[in-house]
Amino acid sequence: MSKDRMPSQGAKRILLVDCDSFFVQVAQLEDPGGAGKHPLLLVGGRSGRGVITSASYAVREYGVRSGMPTAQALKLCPEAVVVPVPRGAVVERSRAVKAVLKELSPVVQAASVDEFYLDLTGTERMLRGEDLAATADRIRRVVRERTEVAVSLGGGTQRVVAKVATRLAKPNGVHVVPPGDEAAFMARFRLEELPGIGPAFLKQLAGKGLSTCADVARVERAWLSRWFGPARGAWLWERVRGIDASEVDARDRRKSISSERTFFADVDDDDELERRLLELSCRVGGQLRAKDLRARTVTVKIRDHDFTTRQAGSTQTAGLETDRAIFTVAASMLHGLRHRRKTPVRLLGVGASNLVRQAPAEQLDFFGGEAALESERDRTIARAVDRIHDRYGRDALRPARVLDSREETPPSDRPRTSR
DNA sequence: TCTGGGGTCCTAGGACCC
DNA sequence: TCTGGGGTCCTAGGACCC
Repeated sequence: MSKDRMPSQGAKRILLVDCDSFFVQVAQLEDPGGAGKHPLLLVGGRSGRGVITSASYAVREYGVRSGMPTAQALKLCPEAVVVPVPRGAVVERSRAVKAVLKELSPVVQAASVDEFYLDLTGTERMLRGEDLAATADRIRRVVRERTEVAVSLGGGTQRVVAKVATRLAKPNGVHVVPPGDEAAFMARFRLEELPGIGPAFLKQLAGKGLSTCADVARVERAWLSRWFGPARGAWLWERVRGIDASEVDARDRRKSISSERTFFADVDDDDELERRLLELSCRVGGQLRAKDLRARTVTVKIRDHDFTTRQAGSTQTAGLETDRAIFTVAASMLHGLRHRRKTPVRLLGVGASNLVRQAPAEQLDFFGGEAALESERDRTIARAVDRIHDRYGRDALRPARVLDSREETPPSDRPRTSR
């Protein structure tokens, strides 16, 4: 018996719902008289250093891709119009799409703001034998009617198959791979079309003379393991055959929250960096509190002017949620990074991970460990400030701490936290 | 034409504990 | 005094995705 064929008996029924050029669509839906009138539309690319977040299908004809610097995109398609990312509207529309999908499928997992996996396994009887392609097309129509958002659906017995099938469905269409056809279906794709294969792995594969899924399918598993390592080799062997054991998991568990900014011009001044760090810490803290989470680990990311990216993090015994505590840890990380290399900074970021729901280990403070970075009083104040921001806007109350301390202490006298 | 911002997952070395 | 192996956590970096 061959492992290449999956038994169709009891096979899963998975769909991937993918919103067509989502940011472009939302921009056009939100501004029908403006962005909506431009078929050659680009979204993103604020400031002189931006990249394209999303390009309309018409602009893609010119070779424009998302992630491309805006300047390059405009060179390829000078008539294109660039509009900013409609952040809030994107989140709203995404929620609306998800809400509709939840009515149509027992299991819905948001893979990103514009991608949702559905697991319809076990719905055959309820849907009276409607085949998966028909279900997919019905979902496409209902989502369009209820949210105005055009989506494409790929389907199959495995997540990776549904994902790759979506390519053939776009735009505004459906492509479902029948059970048993997975390996044959995958064989027609180039390796760069497989999710999980990026530029680095692609180069390695090319080094072995492999450029398509069919190429890889002809190589024995043992050789793939030898060339690319046991984990990567096994992964590749399975994927080119359309085998993917990962489940569609509806539980939404956020693992990290972060905020980063690329400066309009590089920043080399430590006080300026610290001020920007405080702003970022506040954004992260606000999101943590809004979700009732605390972060045990705070990370600072720096991208130097030459694009060297460095990171430093620190883990506490207790989770943090106040801007002040997050900033305190972040500032110490920033000083360490700047101490190691002091050169103009292009990007600064603050990350929170190791997220916990409730406060554990508060009592550890009694054992004479380090002084607590945040007290219950700090948290109460932070939440009160959040309420003021909610009611009167962000500008009603802003931190003055960095400016104050800068006036008190000249930069050269400032104590440095070393590593 | 220089390269956004939000994430996830993997690897590898070292510390520490049993 | 020297010698194990396994498990877990932390840290830094990198690949990748939308």
